Parts: sequence; structure tokens; C-alpha cells
Amino acid sequence: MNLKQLSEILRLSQTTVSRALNGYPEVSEDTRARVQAAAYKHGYRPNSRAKGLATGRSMVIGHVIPSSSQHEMVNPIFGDFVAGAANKYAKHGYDIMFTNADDTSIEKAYRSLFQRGAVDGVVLQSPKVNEPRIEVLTRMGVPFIVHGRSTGVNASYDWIDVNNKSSFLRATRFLIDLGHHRIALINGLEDMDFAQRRREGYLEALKNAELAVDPDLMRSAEMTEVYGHRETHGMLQLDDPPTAILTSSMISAIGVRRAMDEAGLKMGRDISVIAHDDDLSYLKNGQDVPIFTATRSSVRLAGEMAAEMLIERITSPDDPAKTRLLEAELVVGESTGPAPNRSRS
Amino acid sequence: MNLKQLSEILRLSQTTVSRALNGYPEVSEDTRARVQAAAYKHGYRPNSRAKGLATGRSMVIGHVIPSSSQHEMVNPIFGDFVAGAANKYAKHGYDIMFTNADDTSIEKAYRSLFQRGAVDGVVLQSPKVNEPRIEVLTRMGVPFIVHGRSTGVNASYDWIDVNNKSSFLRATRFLIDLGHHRIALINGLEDMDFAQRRREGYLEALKNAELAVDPDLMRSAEMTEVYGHRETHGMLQLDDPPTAILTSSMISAIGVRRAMDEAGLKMGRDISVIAHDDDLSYLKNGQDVPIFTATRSSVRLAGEMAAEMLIERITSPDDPAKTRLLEAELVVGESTGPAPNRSRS
DNA sequence: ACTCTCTTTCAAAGCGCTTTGGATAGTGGG
DNA sequence: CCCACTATCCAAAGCGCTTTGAAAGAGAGT
Repeated sequence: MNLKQLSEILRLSQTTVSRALNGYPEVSEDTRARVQAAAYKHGYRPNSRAKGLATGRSMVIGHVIPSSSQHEMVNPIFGDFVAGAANKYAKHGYDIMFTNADDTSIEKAYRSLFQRGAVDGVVLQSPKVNEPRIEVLTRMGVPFIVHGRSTGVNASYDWIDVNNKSSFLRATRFLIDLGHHRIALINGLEDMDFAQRRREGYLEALKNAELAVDPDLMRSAEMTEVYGHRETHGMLQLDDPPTAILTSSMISAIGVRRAMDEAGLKMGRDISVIAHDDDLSYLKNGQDVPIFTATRSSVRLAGEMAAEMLIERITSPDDPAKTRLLEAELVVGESTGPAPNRSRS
Repeated sequence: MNLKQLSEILRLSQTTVSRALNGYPEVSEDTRARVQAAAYKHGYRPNSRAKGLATGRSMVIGHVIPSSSQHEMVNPIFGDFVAGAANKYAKHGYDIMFTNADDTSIEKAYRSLFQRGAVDGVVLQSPKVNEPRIEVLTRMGVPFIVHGRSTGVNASYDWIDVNNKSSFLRATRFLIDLGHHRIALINGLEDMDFAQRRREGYLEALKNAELAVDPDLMRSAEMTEVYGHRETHGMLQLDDPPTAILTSSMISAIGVRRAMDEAGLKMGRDISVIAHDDDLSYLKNGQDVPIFTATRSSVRLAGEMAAEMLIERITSPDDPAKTRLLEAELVVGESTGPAPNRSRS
């Protein structure tokens, strides 16, 4: 069933039918009602490609999934972020499109997506330090939003980010206040912008407290469970092992816990642990009492906000760049406690 | 840059340019080369909407994300499945489109997606028992593939599934062979087809061994970490607690482990645990030695296969229905051991 | 009665592509 | 030298929608 057929049934022109359905005023309420009824009855749905061709807008937002040629890891926060974004998109009549690109051709993927007219805007996820994609997108004139930021990129662009630095600074200070001196940081991949900012927060807190920085206590890699386990296991072998561990994700925190269990250590008593909690729906940090003391910020909420900001950008391309910095909350759970040395003294 | 402009630059007709780029034979190799060079130079990318309008195919596959109005859980296997599928789609020139629908309007979402001409086929995920969507899609004539199956639906349709029954049967028998009599099943949501099949396998193994079925040992809900923890904690309070636990996902298995740690029990010694492992890339079951004894089947691989099967269905709509049943492997880790009663006797 | 405005409807052009049905030029056989 | 044939290219129609510019009809004012 297409417009033409529907208009023939109604003995009206395509123009009128189209206008009636799209809420234009130059059509009487009588005919509008008639048209809507007929459209519903015959299950008419405007062809989105034709509509897109005619209007010049596709009503689709693009996301690019790195197809992980190098890194086998599919970002676990991906699902929640998208779920949040999709919610808002749906409210505004947008769909989401994914393209898949290996790490070397992500730029090409964005370019293709937009220049083919497949999408009206794109979301850029997991930016690295000096993220080159930002400049590419800017030059192409695609409306886009960055989930995160990129140190070293001076252009102004829309972004939404968690205040990674301040949250890790606070978390570190929290541990220091509990008497910890040997605090480890199990961070994400070095070149990720968020990882860099978290490290900055961590280092600043150490510096403020005039504590020594020990490179042995700073690890970084993709945030898997196995990684959390391996690094913790490794650090427990040190002559002077940490009494507290900061970890960049709940998933690796689970690995941290596993390594501690194996070593017969109790979280919160022998070693304190603080995790960053993206508040993933399938991996809640406990029910009432948090399992881990954590810096918490819902990535799903970030997805929703990103979607709204992107839609605003699309509808008003000339607005000045908008940015949004979310503060993570520091929720205290059972994984932290006073430093053992101190409490024993 | 569009076809018309490009053809003017080349002083050729649009027809010729189009044919040259699409590999049709009625164009000389000279001009084809010229055209290709110019297209590359000017960064020409055919508008996909126009192309779709003209050809009647959108080269897009649709997925529907349940927007979780009831269940807050975003399926964690979603990311990996899609990553696998996207890989194959990309190879065949397809993109993925998501629409988001709340649980009540999923059917409408599929209908809209297809009837609007937005997609050439759809993927149906997490089918329930007596899944109504299957009939809807069949009636609409949409090419589709089901990830999983649906007991109670008699229509023939394409699906790809893990042999849930046999893998849980084997896992249960494995525990029985180790001397366990009190085996608990921490399953997924009751109405999910996979959960029902897993229970069947579990029950059949108990029956074969002439072991009693205790409803207290069978739990079902969404497979979160908290859920695994809660149910394990609860079962440990029973007068006659289980000596082994089967759990439907790695995530809830982590909760199981947490509950055991809290109770001071050691996995594999005090209580044996077998998990179903979807082989998620961010949640590997250990490195060399598996953490959990598990029934393993890569959901990412399933995504790849599903994509290929769907594309076949799209290109040859009249082929008979194809199905594919994957056998999970039973990998033995450190979470299982002989039943304590027996070993102590 | 006539012009003017406002409301309601319509025909046709256009979005950027593919594809049908020629047209043109070059080739070789008779 | 003509004809059939092939190789190469083209003009125009069509995909299903929106939107421009115009027309028809209905009141209203003079």
C-alpha cells in the first residue's frame, strides 16, 4: 500500500493525503480524519526511503562499532549506552544504524555512512587522546556527539562525559583518608582519553597527599575480568603489595575480587577496592548495600543525554557547541576500610 | 556530489556512469576505469536512499531492542551477538538498523520496520515459548531468522540455536557422575524458550539417575549477578542445601561465587558450580584453565551464522527453511569436584 | 453583481538512483 | 557496398514521497 493507492481509494490527491497525515494545516479536519482512518485501516506506512529522498533527512542516527580486529573486546557498556540512546531516538522518530568497521577504517565508515545520506548524525564513542575522528567529522560537516572527550583536540564540538578526573581524585583521596599509602590503579587502555583523565585524578590525589608514585602499582589494559585478576595476582606478589586498589570497571573489579579470594584476602579488611561503576543494568553493584565502593555514573543515562544533544545539534546545526560534564557519585560499599597497617598499629 | 554532477564532469550519461560503477558489462573497460577514477577522486558515494528506492532493496537488516519497560536488563549477550552479525553483514554490504520498542509494541516495531521498507530482513532474538512474533513475521512475509527456537510454534522458520537441552543434560549428568544428588538449577526467565529447554535437560538427567526433583532447588529469573547471589544465598540456608549448582549464565555464576565466598565455601570443594558460558569477549571464563566448568557456546559465532543464514534467506526467499543446532562444549574447570558427602564417606 | 480573501484541493516537479528500450557507431561477412 | 551484428552509450521513465505554485470554491465586503 503506497500513497498513490491510498489517495485513489480516498479519491483525493497525493498532496492532500500526504498533508493530512503529516499534520499540515491546509487540510480540513474532516478530510484529515477520513484520511487517517483509511491509512490505519489499510495499514499504510510511508516508505522511509522515499520520504528520506524527498525531505533530505533520513531520520537515522549512525553508530560505528569497531569490529575489533586488534582488540577482541566488544565494549560491554555499548549495550546500555545504546539502549539509553535508542529510547530518546525513538521519542523523536529516529532509528539507529550500525556499521561495522575494523579499527583501520573507522573514519571511512563514518564518511560512507554520512555521505551516502544514510544517517543525519553520528555518535562517536570511546574517544582516544588526540582522537583523529573528531576532526574528520567536523570537516565533513556531520552533526555528531562524542561520548567522552579528547585531550589534545582543540576544535569545539559537542560532548558528554563523566568527570573522570575528579571522580578518581575523590576516590583516591577517600582511600588516603582511610590511611592507605600503597594504592594501585588498574586502569583502562592507555590511549583512551578516559583512562588518561582517571590517572590524572589519581596522581593528583597522591601528590596532594605527598605520597610516592610507584609505577609498579599502575596497570593499564582492556578492562576484562581476566585482566583484573591477573594484575591483582601480580601485585600481590610484590614485596610491598598495595593495601588498596582502584579499578576502572566493575568487570575487572570482579577479577580483582577473584584474585583476592584465591589469596585468602578479604575485601575491605585486607585490601580496599574501589571500582568505577557504569551502572550497567545486568551488572548492578549489589542491591541495597553496594558490593563495591564505587564511583558511579549511569552510562545508560549518558546515552539518553547524548541522544538528546545530538538531536538538538541536527535540528539546529548553527548553535554553539554544547558540552555536558556529569559528576559521578562516590557510593560507599563494603569493599573499603581502614588501611591494615594503621588499624593494626 | 551526486550521479548527475559526476556524469556531467565525465561528459557521460548517468546511465553509463551508473553501469560503470555497478560492474555491468555494457560499458567499455576504458570508460569504466575513467569513471571509477573520477568517482574516487571526487569522493562520490551513491545515495543509499535513492538507490534503495530504485532497486527496492534497502541493504539493511533490522534488529529490535526491547526497551525494557518491564525488565531493566539489557541483554548482555546482545553486544557480542551483534558484533558477530555485523561482521558478516558488512561483508555482504548490509548495514544494521535498530529500533527500540517497549515490550508491548515489539510486533508493531517489526511491522513498521519492514513495511516502511526500511529493512530487507530482521533478526528475532530471545524467543519465548509460543513466541507470537514468529507468526507475525511469517504472515508479513519478512525474511527473518530466529536466534533460538520457540517450543509450541509449528510453522517452519529459519533458526539457529544451541542445543540447550543436551548441554544441560550433559552438565547435570557430569555432576551426578561426581556423586552429587542435590543439584540446583539457577535458570533464566521461565517463559524464555532456552530456559525451558535447559530445565528439560536438567530434569531428564535427574530422571535417568532416578534422583528426586526438589522444586526448592529450581529458581528462575533474569540472569543478573545479584540474582545469582540472592538465590545461592537463599539455598544455602536450606536444611539440605545443594552440593552443586547449575547456572544459566556467567554473570549469575559470578553472583553464585560471591554468595559462596561470603559463606566461606570453596567452589569445587564444598559446592560444585557449572555455568553456561556464552563466551562473551569481555567476560572470558578464565585464560588457560577455565574458572568455571561450563557449557560453552560462542554467541558471537552464533551471530555470524545467523547473519549468513538471513542473507541467504533474503537472496533466495523460496528455499526451504534452514535450521542449525550448535552443540555446546562441556569445558571442565576448577569449579567442580566430587560431592563432599561422598568424598568424606 | 463583482472583487477580494481565505480555505481546501490538486497537478506536476523534484529528490538521486536504476533500468528499459532505443540509438549510434564500428566490424566483418557476403 | 550493404546488411546483420555487436559494442557502447544515451534519454527518459519510474521508485514513493514532499512541496511548490496554482486553481477552484466559499464567504465577505462593497
